[in-house]
Amino acid sequence: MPELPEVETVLRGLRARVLGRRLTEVVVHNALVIHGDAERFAEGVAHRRVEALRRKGKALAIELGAPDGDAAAGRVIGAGSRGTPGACFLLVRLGMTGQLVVVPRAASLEPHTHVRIALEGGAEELRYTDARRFGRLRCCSPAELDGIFSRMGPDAPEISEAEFSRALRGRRGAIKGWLLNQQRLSGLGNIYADEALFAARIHPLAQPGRLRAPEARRLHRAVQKILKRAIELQGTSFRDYVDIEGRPGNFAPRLRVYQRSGAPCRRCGKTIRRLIIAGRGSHFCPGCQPRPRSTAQPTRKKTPR
DNA sequence: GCAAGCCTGACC
DNA sequence: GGTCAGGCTTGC
Repeated sequence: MPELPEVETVLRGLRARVLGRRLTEVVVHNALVIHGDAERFAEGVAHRRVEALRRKGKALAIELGAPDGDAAAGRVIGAGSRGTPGACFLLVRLGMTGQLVVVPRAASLEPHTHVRIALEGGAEELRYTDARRFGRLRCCSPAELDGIFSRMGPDAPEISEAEFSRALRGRRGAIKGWLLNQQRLSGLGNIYADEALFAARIHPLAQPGRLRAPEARRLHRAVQKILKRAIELQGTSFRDYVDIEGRPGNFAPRLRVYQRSGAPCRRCGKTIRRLIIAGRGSHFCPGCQPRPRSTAQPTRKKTPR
């Protein structure tokens, strides 16, 4: 599952392989993975050079320069309501099973290949594949990108301890849900949320607003440490994730609780348990992460109408 | 049946 | 406004 470390790994791969190159032909095989109109997307992205790469949380933005003169003239840019041909961004959200890979254009098409973008030089292309099609590609203006990024919470590796503690204040519900909420903190998904809570020895049902200062500090440190280590190891490949060269990540052997329910805790030997919190399987060690006196309220039952 | 990111909408 | 369930989706 691509979370922040996996997206950062993809970004670094793109920086090495795609930065500075022009995108030429764009082919959308499945419009479902395109946010908005697929034709506009293809026209908007084609014939532009990759100028920079940015990331916030799990969102990856490929900055594209103004389109080439010839191509722009041929495509009636600026006609009608179309925006002026300035810089734009190719925004990528990988969802659960989205992958960006750079391969020779002649390489056989893997199943679920939804978008192909040829790279200048003719020999290679960037491909977007996504079995579950939860991911989305989008062409957006700088203003739109600013809007999208500003609605997301601070990037998890960047947030200071003070800011982190302040953000927890007054929050109800379960800390697990809080960690997964991208409007509060961006970058954590189910894997690293569970791992960070284990490392900080905090029960996933603990209430954010009731964490004591040392607990908040431990959690902040755990989040930073785990993300940093996972980036160094190029992410976790639980099932699908690969980087742009098709290589899996190396963090999986370091997982302490995620998908280990029923197995003994590597720290204390107690059996790892699993609960559903915020709709997600949540793995924790009852020995290392004792249930606090006051936890989040159990989910209220929906009353039938 | 379960996995999970993200969006929408319901509920308080 | 905050919080959370539901739905999307395919492979194991």
